[in-house]
Amino acid sequence: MFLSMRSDRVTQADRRARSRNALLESAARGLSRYGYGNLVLEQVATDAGYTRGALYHQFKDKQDLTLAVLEWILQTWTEEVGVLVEKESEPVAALLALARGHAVFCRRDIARVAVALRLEFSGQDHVIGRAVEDAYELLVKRCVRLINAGRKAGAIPPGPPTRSLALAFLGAFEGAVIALDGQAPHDELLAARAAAGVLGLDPLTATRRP
Amino acid sequence: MFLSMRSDRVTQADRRARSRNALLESAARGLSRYGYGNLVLEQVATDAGYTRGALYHQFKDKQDLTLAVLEWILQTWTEEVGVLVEKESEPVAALLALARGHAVFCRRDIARVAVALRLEFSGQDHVIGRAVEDAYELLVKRCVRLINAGRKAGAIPPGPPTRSLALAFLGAFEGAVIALDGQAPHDELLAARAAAGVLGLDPLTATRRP
DNA sequence: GAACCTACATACGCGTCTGTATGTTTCTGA
DNA sequence: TCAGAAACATACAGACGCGTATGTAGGTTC
Repeated sequence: MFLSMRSDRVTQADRRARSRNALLESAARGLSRYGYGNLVLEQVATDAGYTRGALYHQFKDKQDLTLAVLEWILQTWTEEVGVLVEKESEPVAALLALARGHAVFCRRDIARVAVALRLEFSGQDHVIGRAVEDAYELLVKRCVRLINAGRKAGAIPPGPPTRSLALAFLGAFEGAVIALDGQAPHDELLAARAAAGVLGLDPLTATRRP
Repeated sequence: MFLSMRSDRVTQADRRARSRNALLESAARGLSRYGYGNLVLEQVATDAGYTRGALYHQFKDKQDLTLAVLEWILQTWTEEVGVLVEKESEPVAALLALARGHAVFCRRDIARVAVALRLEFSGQDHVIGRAVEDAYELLVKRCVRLINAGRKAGAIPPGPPTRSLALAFLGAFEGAVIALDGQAPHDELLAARAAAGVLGLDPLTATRRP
């Protein structure tokens, strides 16, 4: 019993979780850089310090691995960015917090996974494409609600349909963040400015921190 | 002589040009939808009404075809969007014309070729990646000059480094345009708003047409 | 410590896609 | 009108990457 607790002897569950995490992280990097089609599982495994055997022991196939990466990323996004949005009571403040938080979140090298997958599978009837679209749709709906609330409160001027506005809102700051590629600290400010601009708000006053 | 001019008998040069165009267009659609890695030449040829034999007769290989598509798109972009920018004398007006023009340009299904290739090859030492980056760099430089001019004239407020601003500027309206996916007429307005926001201009006054 | 289970490695079959080599049709020019 | 060239189709070879089958080392349970 004591022997089995020695630090160099790890439990099976720990061992499994450790390699799973390493594989997920490696796969996320790979997906972010090369996309799904160009992702080579041999490379993913090697980068994580394993072989393809370990990968296929933990994941059913390439698709299963990708879905796991997606789920993993969405969860961390919710934990890190979602909570920032929740904290804000004003709709406009929440939307700008979303843009800022996303910029900070994307400073890691896994930033482009969602965008890459969405571009690669958009308009196709594919499991992965649907998974990304579904997650994205939730985000769009959330923005639609916030924008509607902001308009009702008079904080956001009338204009294009709410859904179009939400799509452009997300696309704009996402595009800015990817283009800046983690250039702190400007990424945060410029993402917020892009977001404010789409919403029809004066970017300089909207992004002035209290 | 007369017989050779009959409408159902086309000259070899015409024939060549016609099939080349068909192949280029088909390849552009494919690249836009699936990216380089997932592009299947058999599909490209079939969509254009040919076989891979015709394709390999006109283009050296997949890479050559892709570079030709890129060149073709850049040229039409210059003809359709570039001229709009040239016409404006004020830097800010030129930048907003760029955003608007790009939105209109991207209503076609070849919109995402450049973005897809840039995402797929960014950070890699690949001929295609360099070609896209080089073209993009020219555009960035152009924006840098316009932004500098705008700042000198007092039309654009000071802030982040010009290059960062230019990158975010391009990324923001490009992202918005892709997200809207050709939803006329909102794409044009919202692209301009995103662009104005990044530059620090009030989007409502900046996008008010004269 | 013996039997069992789990984590991981190695080896191979198979399909897919690219590029080339060779055959067939269509046009051109003397 | 016919020989040659260009456009295009078909057939084949090689590479690559996925998934699976099988072997081995390390951990767990009794």
